[in-house]
Amino acid sequence: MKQSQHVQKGLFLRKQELRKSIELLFFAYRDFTNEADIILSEIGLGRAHHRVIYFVGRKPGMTVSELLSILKITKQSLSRVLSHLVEEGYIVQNQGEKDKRQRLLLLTSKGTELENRLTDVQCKRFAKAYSDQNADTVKGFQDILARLINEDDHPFLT
Amino acid sequence: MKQSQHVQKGLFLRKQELRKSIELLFFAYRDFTNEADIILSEIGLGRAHHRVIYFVGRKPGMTVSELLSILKITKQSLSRVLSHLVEEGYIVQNQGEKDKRQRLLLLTSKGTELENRLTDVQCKRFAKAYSDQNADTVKGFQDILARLINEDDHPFLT
DNA sequence: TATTATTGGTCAACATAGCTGACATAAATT
DNA sequence: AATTTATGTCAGCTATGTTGACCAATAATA
Repeated sequence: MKQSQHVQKGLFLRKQELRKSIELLFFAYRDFTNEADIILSEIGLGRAHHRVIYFVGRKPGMTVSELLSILKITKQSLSRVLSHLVEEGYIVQNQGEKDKRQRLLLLTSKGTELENRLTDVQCKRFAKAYSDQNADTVKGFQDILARLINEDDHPFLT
Repeated sequence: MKQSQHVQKGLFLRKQELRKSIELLFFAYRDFTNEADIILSEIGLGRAHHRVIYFVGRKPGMTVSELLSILKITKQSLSRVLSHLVEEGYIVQNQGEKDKRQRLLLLTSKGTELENRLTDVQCKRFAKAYSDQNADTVKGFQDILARLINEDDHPFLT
């Protein structure tokens, strides 16, 4: 076997490995989100509502523009979802004290309850995937995920 | 500090860790898919078209029902996307030899070219995320992703 | 052979969740 | 006083998922 063929084979194997990663991420994300999607659909909500509830739950009192820059969607898209969540009593909007233009977003008890329920099923899936893995492996997993993310998005992760 | 508070704190930290994982996966998936989405939008295609092209490229000659069971969408949804790809010359459908009902799916050279381009950018992102990580860490990463996936979907991963 | 099941497709209608563009209001900043 | 910022709204478009009904060709089976 010629040297060039060795190299070729090496590249092929690597490519196979990388394609496998693409597929794993596709299936993992789909199945990961599916459980929550089912719960949401039962109460007439979708994944877009989930994202809002999740991030507001993570940082109560966050502003609309903050949420927009995390979700990276247009305000028109967010508006539809957010209005619905307010109408249905999952979220309240309080006027900002320092800057009265701001509408600070907060979960109601109904919103918190839903957020807990959804976060729980997703946490459980991760807990199951992490079980029997040592701390370094989990750390390595999170590192690699973090390195798949654009630099610009890292601020939201702390 | 009471014993119950120790436990409480332990659970809290664990929950924080799991929430971080949820967020990492959300951002990683979004940024990972975004690059390909941009290329696709320039030629009037979407993520749904990408999935079809990717999986047909992975297994040339696959049947429609096989693709349906991988993508887990309805045949009506697939039909729209697939018809478009055939019309635009990315994919051809050959009648099965053994079972003449089957339409075996194949990429044309135009389809292969696009598939390569899209897979390349995604492979590069993984290659970058994997760089400076040892083989065990990468293996651990893939293991955990695999464990996030439903058992039923594992057959497609081999 | 006659019946049933499978593979694949089509038409129609609908929902969700993204998008653009234009415009409005209140509050903060210069 | 003029401008910028934070937020919201109306209208319409697009992509991609859904359901339900129905059809044709072919394969498998009673």
